[in-house]
Amino acid sequence: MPKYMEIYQEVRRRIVSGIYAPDKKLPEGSKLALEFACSELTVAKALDLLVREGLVLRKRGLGSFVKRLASAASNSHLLGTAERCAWSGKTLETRVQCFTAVPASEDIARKLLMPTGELVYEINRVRVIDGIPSIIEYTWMPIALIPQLNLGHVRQSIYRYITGELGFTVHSAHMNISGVQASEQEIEWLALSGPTVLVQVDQTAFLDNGKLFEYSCARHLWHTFNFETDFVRV
Amino acid sequence: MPKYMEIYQEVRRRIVSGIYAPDKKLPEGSKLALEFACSELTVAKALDLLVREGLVLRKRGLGSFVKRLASAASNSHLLGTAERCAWSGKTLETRVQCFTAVPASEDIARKLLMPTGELVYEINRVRVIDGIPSIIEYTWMPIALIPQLNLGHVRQSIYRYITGELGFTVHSAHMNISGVQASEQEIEWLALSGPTVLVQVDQTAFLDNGKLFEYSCARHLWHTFNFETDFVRV
DNA sequence: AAGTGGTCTAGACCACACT
DNA sequence: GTGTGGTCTAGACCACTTG
Repeated sequence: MPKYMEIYQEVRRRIVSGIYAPDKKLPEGSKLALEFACSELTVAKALDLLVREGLVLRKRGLGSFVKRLASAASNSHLLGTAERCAWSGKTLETRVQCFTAVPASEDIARKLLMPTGELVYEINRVRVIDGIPSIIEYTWMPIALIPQLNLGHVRQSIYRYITGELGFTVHSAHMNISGVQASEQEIEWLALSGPTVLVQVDQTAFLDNGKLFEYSCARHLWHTFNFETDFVRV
Repeated sequence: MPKYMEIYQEVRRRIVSGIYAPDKKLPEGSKLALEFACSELTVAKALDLLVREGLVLRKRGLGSFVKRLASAASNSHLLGTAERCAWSGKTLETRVQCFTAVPASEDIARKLLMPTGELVYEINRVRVIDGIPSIIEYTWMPIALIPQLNLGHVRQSIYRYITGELGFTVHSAHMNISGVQASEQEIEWLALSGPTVLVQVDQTAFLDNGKLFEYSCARHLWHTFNFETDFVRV
């Protein structure tokens, strides 16, 4: 692990544990460089991570300050539903409605930046969180990129298979949040009493090898949906 | 403007203009350093911005590659509604329903990290976009931080007043997206035909001096709401 | 004037992917 | 082995804030 990452984690630990309190000044770059036996630039690189996370503010001529205590798990948006549930202590049950391999339609091929007609997994799942059917996930992934996916993985966590057994890392995701009217099928799957609106999270995701490996469309119950994030000017 | 920012903008321009095409390799760090007459570290800093924006992928041992052409305006989430409309060529009309100064309630004070009872602006506005009442915005800001705000500013753009006339910069924002049921009042203001769900964007925003200057709650029509963003592992 | 962060350099060494 | 990006250093200079 790079040194700047260790410094980042240690300073972050001190912030969340209250050693560095909100609105208080952090030690100067030179002090931290001395403590961690590194150059000031390495310290700056570590603190920049905290700035981007929304925890720290650096003011030229003044010093570095703790902005606030809590922070959204800043990379939680690159996790799958199963990991997010585990992380927040929620129970998850998955109902697989569809798990097949089909030639990519023109629409799906365009989303996945791949040739039309190549095989993709088509997966539809209902996610039951804390006993409530909360999310319907439609997922498409090129078979060529994710070999040997089976029903067991789909029932549990596809992300866990990809990051664990295949050894990949999810590098990035592009997402789009909007509102949609629930279809008849979705009303049934979510056991809704009638027509309603769902919150749709449309997403394409990339592996660290640069391949676009997933297009997914997740439709959430509006009253359990929550999406938290930070934006920091760079 | 720092050199790495110029390099960032120039390389970005070349990507969006197609000079560097998707999936193609960018010139190596050493080549770019030579072209821009700077050190490789400065080039790396520039390319890191593009990586974080989701436009570029750097692979150790291989090179840097263009990931995709288009990108969400990556900092558009730090703009106000008026700027976003202007940027995307939409017309905006604003109906100010409330513009007063009141002592901060316990709830608002907690959101704004300020003492209860200090004066805050309380502003309710309906935003009519392309002729459709689309957003209801409830905004609270400490008077002490944003002096001399008047009805003209509120009718146009508060952000424009803050960044233009006051000379501040919006440094960061923390936001939370969820679904809510529209109130009677909101049904009337948005001219809805009946009860429906709205998409709520809850936000606290910071100035570059580190002050929390705004808590706002924007409720959007679900069928016009759209929120686009990228997440990149750091 | 003194202290702080921001930028930049030149060079070193390492990790990784290809040949 | 060669070439690529990733990390790190020591030091320089600048911009900004406060005294």
